[in-house]
Amino acid sequence: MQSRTPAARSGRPRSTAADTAILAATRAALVELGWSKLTLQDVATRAGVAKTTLYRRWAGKNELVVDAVAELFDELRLPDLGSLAADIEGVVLQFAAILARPEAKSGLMAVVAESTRDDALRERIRCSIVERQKRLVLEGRARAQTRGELPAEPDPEQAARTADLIFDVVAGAVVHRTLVSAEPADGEWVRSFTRVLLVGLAGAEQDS
Amino acid sequence: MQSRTPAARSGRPRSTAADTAILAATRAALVELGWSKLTLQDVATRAGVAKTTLYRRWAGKNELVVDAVAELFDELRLPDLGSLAADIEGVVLQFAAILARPEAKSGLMAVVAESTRDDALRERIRCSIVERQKRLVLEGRARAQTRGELPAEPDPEQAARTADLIFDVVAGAVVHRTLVSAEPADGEWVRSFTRVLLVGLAGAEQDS
DNA sequence: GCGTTTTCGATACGACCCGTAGCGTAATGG
DNA sequence: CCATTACGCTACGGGTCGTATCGAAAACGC
Repeated sequence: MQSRTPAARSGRPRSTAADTAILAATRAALVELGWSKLTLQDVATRAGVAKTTLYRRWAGKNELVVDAVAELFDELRLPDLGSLAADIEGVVLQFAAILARPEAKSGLMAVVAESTRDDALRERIRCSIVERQKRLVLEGRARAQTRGELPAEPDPEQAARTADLIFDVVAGAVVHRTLVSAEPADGEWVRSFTRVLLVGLAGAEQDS
Repeated sequence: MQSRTPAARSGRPRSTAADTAILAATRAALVELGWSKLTLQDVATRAGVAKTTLYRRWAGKNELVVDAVAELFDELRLPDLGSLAADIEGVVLQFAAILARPEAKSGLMAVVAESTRDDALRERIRCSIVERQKRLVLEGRARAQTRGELPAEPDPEQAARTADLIFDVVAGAVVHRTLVSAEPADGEWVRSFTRVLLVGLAGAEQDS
């Protein structure tokens, strides 16, 4: 019952170099071709592997692109700039910079669209992309509470709800600005947005 | 030079019944099959028309789905519930109800994803879907100003920027909540969101 | 009525991609 | 050395795409 690392079997191990080459080739293909014209045959040729190698590791185009795009969000860090406002602006600017890249634009929205009819895909996106972003919200709030910028929340359930709300507002606004309005989420926009968000949160907490 | 209604030519006119049947069939196919498995042949069969008739009116799957989804947003109205907060809550709830429908979920995000590499498609989405939503923001602000709930903005450029910001925040948050977090934007969520938004706007306006 | 013009339905077609199967070879562990 | 697994390569049936072609149908001007 050694369920952990079931790759402890014998035989030829899978090439980790192929994995990274395939994911990099997927992002390159997303940049040049976009989601709809991306074919697995093309990705395999770019990565220098056979098409069958792709199907051995991913169920299809959806799962492959999720993993390829997820790596883009690995570089997301919560900066420590001294104040909650500056921290939020910093992380939002990072998020906007990633979303401005063409491989993220064409890939992310497409797999989200597919996930509306594929629960397993939605769960994959949630674990490898969304949850990683959401943790930044929790970290930022914890840091602001130690700084004394935010009061400690007594009700954990209410705290979770507001964290979800903040996350949807922040991520949704940046995505909508970048992809739908098709205008850059630059420093000026981020400053205006952060101000509205912080004032709203501070004011909405006290009443009710 | 009768550029208006160039359909003043002779010959057999296009069947308007076919148009409505095709768009309805597209939405039905979106519900049953989703975006990726939707084929134009299937839509044509459902609508009782030939596939060539589809290609005579739409360039492809993208444009067809944009038009089919755009009709869903025609029912969007700005209610007059007496206060700015209630009006916002009302229109956000309508918006959330449309986004909760499966044909909107699978169709809208997919065409937005495609629009990242197709400027003409993005413009089509902007005109037939986005601009119609954005007008509600402007109407709501104008009504709130006549009520005295919001001050008249002296700088028109600044007013346009804040309107864009509000629109991205509202639409983005609802879309993210519905499609990414996959949780309903119900009355409780809308109330919390509206409170944060209104407090943030009122507070952020006075300073700077 | 009659010819012109345009649309419509039906069918067929080449091109492309999908996902899988088969096979021989290569690389590990026991 | 042998079992086991991964890999590259090729080939295949099935499906969709977008277009072309044809005859029939429906409107218009005369």
